[in-house]
Amino acid sequence: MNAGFPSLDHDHKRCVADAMARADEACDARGVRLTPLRRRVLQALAESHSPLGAYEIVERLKKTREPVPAMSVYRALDFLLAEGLAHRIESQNAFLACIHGHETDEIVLFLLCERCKRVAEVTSGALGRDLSQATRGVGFSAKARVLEVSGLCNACKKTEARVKQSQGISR
Amino acid sequence: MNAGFPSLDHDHKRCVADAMARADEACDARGVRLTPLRRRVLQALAESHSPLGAYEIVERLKKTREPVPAMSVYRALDFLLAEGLAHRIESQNAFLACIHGHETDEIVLFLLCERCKRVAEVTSGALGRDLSQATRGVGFSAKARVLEVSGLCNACKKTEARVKQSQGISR
DNA sequence: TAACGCGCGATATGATGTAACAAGCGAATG
DNA sequence: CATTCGCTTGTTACATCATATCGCGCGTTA
Ligand SMILES: [Zn+2]
Ligand SMILES: [Zn+2]
Ligand SMILES: [Zn+2]
Ligand SMILES: [Zn+2]
Repeated sequence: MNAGFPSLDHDHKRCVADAMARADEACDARGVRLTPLRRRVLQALAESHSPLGAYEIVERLKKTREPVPAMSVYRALDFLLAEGLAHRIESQNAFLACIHGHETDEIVLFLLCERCKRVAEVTSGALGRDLSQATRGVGFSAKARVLEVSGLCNACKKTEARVKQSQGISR
Repeated sequence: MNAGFPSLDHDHKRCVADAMARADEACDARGVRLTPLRRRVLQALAESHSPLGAYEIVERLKKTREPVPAMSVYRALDFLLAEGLAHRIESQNAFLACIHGHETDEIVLFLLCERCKRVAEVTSGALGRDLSQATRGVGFSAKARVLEVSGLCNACKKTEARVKQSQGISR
């Protein structure tokens, strides 16, 4: 098992800069081009730490000197997904910058907090083994996996508890 | 572990009739109304054995004496999802009749064949335990789970292999 | 009967995603 | 240098998926 939610007080500027640097490197190594446009889309995602809809990205980039049409955002996203620099969160029709970079065929589980909207990417060997076993059990060859769990992160759980309690008192 | 793909030669008329009967019972038991409209939507899903988009359902019902507007199909789907009579396949923005009926909180994994479009609903205790462990490991409280794996079913895998081989011969 | 909840019709609108074709632009080729 | 080629981007239009809102009909309840 591995990874959790981004801590609430981390150095986010640094976090974004690092992610962009890793993306530059990765693209360089693979001989693909992280063009300015693609870079801006990835940066918008990285700055958010929450899944963003394609049109949310459009909105954010609209506030910069150079707006980007929706079509171009989708194309950039296609590229980022293909290169593993971003993930698609199917249950939200939204996209997320990938912070770590995963091994190929590594199985990733997304934990989606409904309250604070943060995301944890969890990788678990045991989970992967069970998945393989469950699929192979019926002779199925897996290609793509969508593993998403929504709920409440630890921090938000505590907050909700506090809110509930104070409501109880005021009643 | 449990369940697989519907066999290619099963008595589908019977399969649909049974599913509808179970749905009638379930609604009756819970005191909710499986109205004619809801029933027709469920039946359209059950007849397909593959996920259908909402507007595909609209199209199929358009061919009957009494077409159903999209809005009503969505409302029926909301009901069917709430009652656990249908599932939403997030990675396809589509819907699927539930054949078995699951225990509450049972964890269901969908295997989606990219070629024949059939779906297997797999439940696995081990998978559930690992999921719980992975989520609890970071203090996360899970509410909804989306577990979807797309790939090739056993039958389609064999077909593809045959196609590949015959291509190899003709070259 | 009157009030109410609920299912449904009807229309409009919003959100998400693609198709198709033209134009820019840099690298390779001659 | 001029040409050609492939990839990226701009532009417009369209397709698909989903929700908002208002009002009517109908059975239940007070
Ligand atoms: Zn950060
Ligand atoms: Zn949270
Ligand atoms: Zn069947
Ligand atoms: Zn198949």
